[in-house]
Amino acid sequence: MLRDVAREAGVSPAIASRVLNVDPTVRVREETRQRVQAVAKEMGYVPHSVARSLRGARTGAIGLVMHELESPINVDVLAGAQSRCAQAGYVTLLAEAEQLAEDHSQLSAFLARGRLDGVILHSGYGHEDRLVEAISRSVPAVLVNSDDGRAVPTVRVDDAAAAALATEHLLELGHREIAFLAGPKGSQTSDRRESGYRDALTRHGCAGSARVMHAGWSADSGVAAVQKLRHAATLPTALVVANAVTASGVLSALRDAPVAVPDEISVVTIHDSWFLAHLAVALTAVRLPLQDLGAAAATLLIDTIDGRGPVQDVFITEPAPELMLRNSTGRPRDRTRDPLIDQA
Amino acid sequence: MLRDVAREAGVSPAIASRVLNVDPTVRVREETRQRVQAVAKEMGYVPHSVARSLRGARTGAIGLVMHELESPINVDVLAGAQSRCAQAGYVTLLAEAEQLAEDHSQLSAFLARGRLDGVILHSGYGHEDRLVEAISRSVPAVLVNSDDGRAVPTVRVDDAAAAALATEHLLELGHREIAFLAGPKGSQTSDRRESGYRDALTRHGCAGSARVMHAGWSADSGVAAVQKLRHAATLPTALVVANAVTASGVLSALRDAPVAVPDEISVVTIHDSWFLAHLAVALTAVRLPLQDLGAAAATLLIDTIDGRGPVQDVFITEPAPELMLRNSTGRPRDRTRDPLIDQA
DNA sequence: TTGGGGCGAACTGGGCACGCG
DNA sequence: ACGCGTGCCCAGTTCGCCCCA
Repeated sequence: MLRDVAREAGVSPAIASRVLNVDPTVRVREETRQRVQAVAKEMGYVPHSVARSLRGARTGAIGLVMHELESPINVDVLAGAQSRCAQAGYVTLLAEAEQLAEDHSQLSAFLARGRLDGVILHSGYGHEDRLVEAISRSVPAVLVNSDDGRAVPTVRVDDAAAAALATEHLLELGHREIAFLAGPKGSQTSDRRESGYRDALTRHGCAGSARVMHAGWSADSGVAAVQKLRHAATLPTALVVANAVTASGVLSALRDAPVAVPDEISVVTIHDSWFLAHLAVALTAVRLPLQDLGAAAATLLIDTIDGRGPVQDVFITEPAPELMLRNSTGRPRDRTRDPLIDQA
Repeated sequence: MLRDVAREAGVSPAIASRVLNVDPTVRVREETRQRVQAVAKEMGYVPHSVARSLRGARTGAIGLVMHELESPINVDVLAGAQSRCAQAGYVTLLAEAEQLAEDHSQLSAFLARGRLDGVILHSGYGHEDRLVEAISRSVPAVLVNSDDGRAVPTVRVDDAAAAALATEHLLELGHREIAFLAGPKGSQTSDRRESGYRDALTRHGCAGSARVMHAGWSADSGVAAVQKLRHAATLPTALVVANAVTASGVLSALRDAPVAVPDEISVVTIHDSWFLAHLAVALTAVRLPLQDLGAAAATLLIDTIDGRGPVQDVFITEPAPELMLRNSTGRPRDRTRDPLIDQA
């Protein structure tokens, strides 16, 4: 402990503290400074984080509240946030949104006074109002990819642009019957992607052909969506799937149907990840900077904690959504009214 | 704070503290107890975790050091550990093994005195000797899936049995030329699986046909392994892949070759996850209880911290490895010397 | 008088061993 | 003996003060 270092170096704890923390206002002889530092090093002095944060207001810890870690998409956000926090000298506490919302004792352990300097909350649904409120009431918070309309700042990627890019890719290939497989109702992320899809259709004069179905975020719900789709009168020639995990299920359901991809139907999704290249058909996707999203949330939160910078929403447009072309999209087949086909 | 509650309730902080902590040795009038609790509730009193852990020795926090979170396999372990810790009333700090090993300031922030009651270290490689040492020197630790030969207790699943089960599945289908695609050299997990594979071959009198190749844990390294394999003189009729992510790459490389799965070559892997059903070919795998692994590590650590239970290695055999049959394995084709084929 | 160099003590929020009426 | 309060401790941080050249 500090006392030992101070005694060993022949100074008071006060001086030892200020020397070791490189307090610029302290004035000590160079010799004394050296001695204190040498002794501390020699004794392997490690400051006691708890004692330190009891006195000061800072704990050096940031809470990461995540949901659905099974999805590699969410893990990317987590990794980005974790890594940025660590680089900034903060440790990160991990919690699971559903558990926190259900189990009040977990929530209060997590939000116990003095535990955290701030919280990053990543939620795909819009259902965590109470959680957001409980958190933001006790500590500075930043929301990732969902805006609760309150005073909590939010960080987002350009979901609409990503969905528009995906849709335009299909339009350019000649598709005119493009359906959108959305996420669960109430998901703002999904809603934003849906409006990007609709906007792209509108810009190309196809607003009338918009067709939206809802699924969950899971692969199984993608399978189920395909079953439903096949019972419908006509299959669209292309599908924009709001989520890469859902799209995995879509692809294997189409394979099992069987419906040829991309010959009979093209599929494109939002978010890129390592597994897309290895699915039933290598899946074309729009890449969004998810690690950057997590990192930006961390940066915003840390700036807020340190009182730097204005606390306002961040909208990540750089790098822009990028189309990762693989094998799941192609020209529509036997729609002879499509001029692009005639040219081919 | 406690003082305010005490004042408001007309008692001393000591009494307030002991009432709120349900100290069984304290003697208070029922009326007083009620009053204190009512006031605390009304004032929304939340104990200050930092002050509390400064006095006591406990912090209520457990560190989770993970590596390669991109792999859903590792995320399963994380989820199991996180969830168990949370249920036991501990919060969890997340850190990344590589970063901790490289960046000394991150390590000391993480291991700062008073921050953690213990650490769960999950590492697939055997290269973190220094990390293990630094951690275990400053706080109780538990290793997941790797034994460093030191005094640090370890929790493992039955990798050998899983690999043996996978190999036997292939042997029973009639395969005699079964290769093993191992993980990186130095990985104890991979080594244990390799010996399970060899044991199974030996039991069936095929020890001579053992053939082992090394890859990384990534999907790309699975792709690369297939390239190498195809340049070899003869392709085996079946492949046991030590890791499901690697196997993803193997399957898509085989598709692109093309080499028909399972007609020309059967593939089976260790570890089950949601994406296996959606790969180039739905992948047969051996399921190991990974969430249980994480949870068991947490339980062992918490027992250690609380001074309960003997601190010794845990070997998880329940539930036993289970074969998840999908479409990537079948009988070997044109090996006419195999009697099973003749019967077919 | 001034200022370089350093020290003492209060304070952070609670826990707990005593002790008092 | 019941019911409860006083005061020190945890390990640092920091403000104000002091001493001496």
